[in-house]
Amino acid sequence: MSTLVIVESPTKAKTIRNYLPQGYQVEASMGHIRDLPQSAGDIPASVKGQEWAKIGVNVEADFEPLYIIPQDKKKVVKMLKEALASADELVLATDEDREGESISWHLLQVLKPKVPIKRMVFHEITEEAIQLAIANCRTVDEHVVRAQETRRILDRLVGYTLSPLLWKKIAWGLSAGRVQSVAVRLLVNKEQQRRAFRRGSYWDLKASLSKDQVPFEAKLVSLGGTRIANGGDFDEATGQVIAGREVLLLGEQEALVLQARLQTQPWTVANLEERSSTRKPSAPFTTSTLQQESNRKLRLSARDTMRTAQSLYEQGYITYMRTDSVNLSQQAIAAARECVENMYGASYLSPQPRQYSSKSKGAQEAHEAIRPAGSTFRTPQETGLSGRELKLYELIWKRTVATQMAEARQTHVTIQIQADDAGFRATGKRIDFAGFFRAYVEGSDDPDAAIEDQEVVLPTLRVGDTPNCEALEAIAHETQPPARYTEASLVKTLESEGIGRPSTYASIIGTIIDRGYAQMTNNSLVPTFTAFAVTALLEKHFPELVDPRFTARMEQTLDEISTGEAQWLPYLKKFYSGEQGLDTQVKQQESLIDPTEARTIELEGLEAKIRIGRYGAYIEASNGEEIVKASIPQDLTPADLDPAQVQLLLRQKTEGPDKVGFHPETGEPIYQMIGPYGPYVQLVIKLKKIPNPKWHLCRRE
DNA sequence: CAGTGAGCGAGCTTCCGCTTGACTT
Repeated sequence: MSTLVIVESPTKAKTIRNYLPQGYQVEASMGHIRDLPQSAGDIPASVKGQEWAKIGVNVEADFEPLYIIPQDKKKVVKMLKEALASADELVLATDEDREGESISWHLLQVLKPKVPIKRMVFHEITEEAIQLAIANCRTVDEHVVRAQETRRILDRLVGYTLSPLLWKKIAWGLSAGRVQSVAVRLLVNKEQQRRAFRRGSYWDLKASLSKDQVPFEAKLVSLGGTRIANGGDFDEATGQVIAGREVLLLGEQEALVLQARLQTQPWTVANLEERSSTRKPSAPFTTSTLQQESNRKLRLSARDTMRTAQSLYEQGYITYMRTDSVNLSQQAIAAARECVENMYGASYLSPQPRQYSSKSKGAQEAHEAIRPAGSTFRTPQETGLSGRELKLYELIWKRTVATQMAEARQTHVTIQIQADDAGFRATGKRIDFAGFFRAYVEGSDDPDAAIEDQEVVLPTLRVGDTPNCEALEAIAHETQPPARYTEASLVKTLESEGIGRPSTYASIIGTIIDRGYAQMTNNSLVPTFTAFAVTALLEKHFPELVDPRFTARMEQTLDEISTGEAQWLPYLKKFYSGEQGLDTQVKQQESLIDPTEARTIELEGLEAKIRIGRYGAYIEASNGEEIVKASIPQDLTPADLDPAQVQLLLRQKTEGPDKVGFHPETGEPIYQMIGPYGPYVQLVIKLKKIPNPKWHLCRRE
């Protein structure tokens, strides 16, 4: 009697093998074993000529999908067939989520087993959980399989009808999709906000005070009872104070006059306020939060984070790294609590074991949260790891241990200080009990917010006290445009909208960079001219598809299909073939969209037109009577293109190069040029005995 | 590499989500 058990991951297979009796053979499918054909080369000759074959879904025959076994999966399928040949029973133990259910179904379709079949599910890899799961098998859930198939087909329909439209209207090789196009749109919209942003400036005063030799700082907040304007009072679109705000805007002059006047005044404590609060530790890591923290704290990209986590997983240091669940097993909670007690003492334990519940949209929770593996956690020092692996393990270990630690208790102190008619405020923070702060403080994209976690000590003060003023400075401030997305903040936004899955967050960023939709500059994602053109087309002609809520609505229908409340075929028919369906839309828009217009980008604050050409973006401007075209260097993005930059590029095109200096020895002029690959310097050397001067090129970084 | 941006038309590009190695740089 022998049983073949199929799981998705080989590492999982190795572990489970130890928990099953003799006669059980455990093998891995390595994810999906069948898929729609990806490119023309994958389409079988039998259907190659058909119109629908290009998208791999027969849209005229009830959306019948054309499944093939990809080249890199043929070995796996062969191995599984051989293993099945000598088995008397097949157990499908793929993950318990939509994709996992589908993998089981595809395995049945491909392997065509003649032996009894069982579907086994588990969420923890412990001997107990595995034994329990094998004793409580079910069958493959066809409804869930249909939900996955619907998702797969819908994504194919969107991607493989919109992308060709972009090739025709904008540029070769572009792509659109339910997930990537929303991500690109987020980047573009943020950049548009930044372009439309108008800086506001204001001044205030900072007092350096002291009491009993303890220094502290206070900021001017009011004058004669009127609040002083700060950054939040400005309208981002105008750079002016929002109309109707009863605030006093200080300019440089007013600030300096006030500074001089207050310098000689006595300073008196007018009011004291204390407010205490508690903070709970963050939930244990999911893929998304791990990528965010690793990007913020370790400066690792999503891809590097996943590569490192995969290695830790394969070596048995952590649990599975692609998960949307914040659930910790009983075993994990016990291990974390033991760590807390050993390292920080019992007073740092949370009174009750703390369990988190998922709040992200569409979480499928087939796995545990990401945590140190095993029933006792190895401390980072005990692992013998080094480099990135050590740092990432340490991050995971600390975050997990912190979940079972006591809340932190802190007191915020606010002190009002009066100097003549000017009101100042000093704020302090006292940590009364560090609790989980001892192990872990969550990082932030905003450096100011990170500072907020520090303790700020104020001297002991009472109302009526008169601290000394050591210095009084007038300080200029400027409002800041909204920050660009980083990998961390993009992943966070996508996850909160339910867009993308743990296995895809890292590759979404890879895709939009590969397609030339964004560049990574100083850890920020900066959208390109192409991204602007593509987003403008999609927003104008396919607004529902680039609505961030599209995925959430789709997910709701998929959930209904999973439970049998909704039918998959009518949903797809309405989406694709209906009167307002995608197919009709694309065909209609195709005749309406003018390619030249689609390749032209409107940028806030720019008169010149930007066009996407075959070799990159270029400026097209009318200079009197003739039309001037000037290439935009590849590393320049819409973010860099202000009117001055446009003028520079156009002038260099029409008037020739700028002279930047002379060669120190020969005295020859050196020119600053801007080519499609960026700025470079050109030096003219006239050689004797050669009638025509030669152009010598030198590259400069 | 230091220019280009039209139009002709062959065949091609492309999606999202599940999982590792086998490749090259």
